Amino acid sequence: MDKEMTRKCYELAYLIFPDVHDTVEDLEVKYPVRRLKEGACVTRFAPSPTGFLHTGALFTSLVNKILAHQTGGRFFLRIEDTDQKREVKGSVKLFTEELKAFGLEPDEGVIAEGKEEGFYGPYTQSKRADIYKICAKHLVEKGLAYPCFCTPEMLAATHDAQETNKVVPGYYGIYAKCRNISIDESIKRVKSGEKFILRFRSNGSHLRKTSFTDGARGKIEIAENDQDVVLIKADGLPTYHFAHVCDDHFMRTTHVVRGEEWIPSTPIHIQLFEAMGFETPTYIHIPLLLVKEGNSKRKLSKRKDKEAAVSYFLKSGYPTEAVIEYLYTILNSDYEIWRNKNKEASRDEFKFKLNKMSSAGSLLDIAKLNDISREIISKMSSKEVLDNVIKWTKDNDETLYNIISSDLEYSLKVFGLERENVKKIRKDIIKWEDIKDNFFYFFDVLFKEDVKVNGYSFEFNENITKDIVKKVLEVYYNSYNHLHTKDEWFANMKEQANNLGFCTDMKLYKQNPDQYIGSTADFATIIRVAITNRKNSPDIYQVMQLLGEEETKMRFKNALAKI
RNA sequence: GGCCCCUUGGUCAAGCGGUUAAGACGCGGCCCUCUCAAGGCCGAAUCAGGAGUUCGAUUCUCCUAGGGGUCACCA
Repeated sequence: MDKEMTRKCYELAYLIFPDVHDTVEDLEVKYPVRRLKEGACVTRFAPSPTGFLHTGALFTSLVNKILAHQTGGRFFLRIEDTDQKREVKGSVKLFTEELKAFGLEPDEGVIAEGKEEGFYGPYTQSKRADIYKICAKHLVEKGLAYPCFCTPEMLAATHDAQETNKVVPGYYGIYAKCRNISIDESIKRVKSGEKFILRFRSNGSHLRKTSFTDGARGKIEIAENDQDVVLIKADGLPTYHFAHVCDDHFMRTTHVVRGEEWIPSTPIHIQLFEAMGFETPTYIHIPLLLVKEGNSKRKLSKRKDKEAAVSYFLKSGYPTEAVIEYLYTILNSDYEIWRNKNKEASRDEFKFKLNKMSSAGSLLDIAKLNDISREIISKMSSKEVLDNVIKWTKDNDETLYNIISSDLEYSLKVFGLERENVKKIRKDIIKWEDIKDNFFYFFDVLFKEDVKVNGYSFEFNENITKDIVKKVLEVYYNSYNHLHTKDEWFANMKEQANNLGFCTDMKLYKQNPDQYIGSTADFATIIRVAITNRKNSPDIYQVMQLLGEEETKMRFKNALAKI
C-alpha cells in the first residue's frame, strides 16, 4: 500500500470507529502473555448459551481440563453469546452448575451466573465489544477489512445464482461486490450513513492448499480460505470466527480443543490470526459423539436423543464419576488397559496423550456406561450410597426422599444389604433412578402400594397351584422363627419344603423334575413373593431380618389373605 | 454437489512390516446357588474392497466404496 492509500484506510477506520482510541498494542500490554512453566497449556471451553449442555460439550470440556491440568496450565470458561437471537436465559447458570457436578469447573473465567474470575476478562463475549472494535479497526487500517453494504436480500440472491450456476457459493472474488468498491467511495458511503457490516479481505485462493498440524491428528491439508467472511455483524457484535481470534489471542489460549466439525473453518481462523499478526494456537479437533440410527451412525441430536443433554445423566442418577470414567474410555484409547492394571488408582495418575486420542467418532455406549456405573456404585460404602440416594431423591423424587429420610438408620441398613463385609457385593444398582424398583419392599408404604397396584405375583408353573402356594405360606408361617440364625433358618425352610413334597436337592430335582412339586428354589420363591412381591431379591433371610419380626409376619398374613 | 475427516468383532478398542490379531462391554453356554444381581470357566464374533511396495502386509502408498462433518450477518 502506498502512503496515500494507507492514509485513506486510516480515515475509513476512523470513520467507522470514531470512539475507538486504544490500539492492539494497548491490548497486548493489558493482557500480557501468561507466566506459566514451559509446556503448560492454556485451554478453554467456550459454549453458546443456547439452553442446554450437550454431552459432546462435556467431553470437550473434559479434554480441555485434563490437558490444562496435566501440563500445569489453566482451563477457563468463556461464554460465546454473540448471537442474541439464540440466547436462552439461565444457560450460564445451568452450564456452570452442570460442569461443576461433573468436576469440570473452570479455573478461571465465568464461574457462575454473573460471576467471573481472572485477569483476562471479561469472559463473556457480549461484554467485549470494545476489544473486537479495536481489533477490527486495526484490520481496516491495514486494508484487511472493508465495509460491505450488501443487504441480506442481495446476498441471498447471489447465493441462489451461484447454486444454479454450480459455482462455489459465498462472498469471494468477483462475487464480493463491496470488496472492489474504491476506498473513496467506501468513505463516502459510510459518511452518508449507509448501513454496512465489516468483512475480512481474504488473500486466499481455494486453488491453493494450506495446512496445519492438528494436535491430535497431525497434518491436515485443506484449501485456503477465499471467503471474505463477516467480521462484525449489523448488530455490532463479531461473528464466531473473529471473536475466536481476538479472544483466544488476548486470553492467551495456547490450545484450542474443539469438535471436529470445526476442521473446515480452521483455514479462516488461521488467516485471521495471521492478518492480525497473532500467533496461531495449536488446534486439537476431537471426535464427535455419535448415536446409532438404523444401520448408520449420526451425531447426537438435541431433539432426538435424550442422552444428548448432560442433564439426562444427572436426572437418571448416574454417578457423575461413572460418566466421566466412561468418557475417559473413549477419550484415550489405552485408558481401559491402564485402568485394568490400576484398579484403585486415581484417574489423575493416568497420563493423557493427545496422540492416543481416537480420531473416529464414537458411539455413545449406554451398556458400557451402565457397567462402569454399576461397578462404581458397588464400591461405595452404605453411607455413601445413602448420601447419594438422599441427594438424588431430594431433587428428583420427593415422595421417595421423604420415605427414605424418615428413618435414616433403617435406610442405611437397607442400602447396606449385601454390601459391607461380604464376599460378594451386590451389583444391581446402575443409577439412583433404579433404587425405587430395587428397594421399594423395604418400605411398608411402597410395598403396600405395589401390591395394590400390581397385585401379588404368585404365578408359577402348573404344578404349583394357588392351593399349594397357600399351603406353603401357611406351613412356613407357622414354623417361622425370627430368632433363627441363617443356618437354622435355611434348615427349617428345607424341612418345611421337604414335608410338602418339594425336592431339597437341586441335582436330584434337575434329574427328575416331574417327581416333585418343585424345588427348594420354588419354595423359597413363594416366600420371597409374599415378602417382597418380587420373584428376585437379595438373600431373603436378610430381607426378613431387616424388616423385623412384626412386619415379616404381617406380610405373610396379608399375602395369605389375598390369595 | 465441492472440500475435509474417519474406517480392526454388535460397541469401545490394542496393534505401529512377521502375533494362534490383546482386553473391556454386550451376547450365548456351563458351574456355583433359595431367586436375582454378581462371581468363576468356556464360546461365537473383527482387519470395508481392490491394486501396488515388500520375501512378507491389519500395519506403508494409491484408488474405490461406505460413514460422518462442513459449506450463514449460528456457533
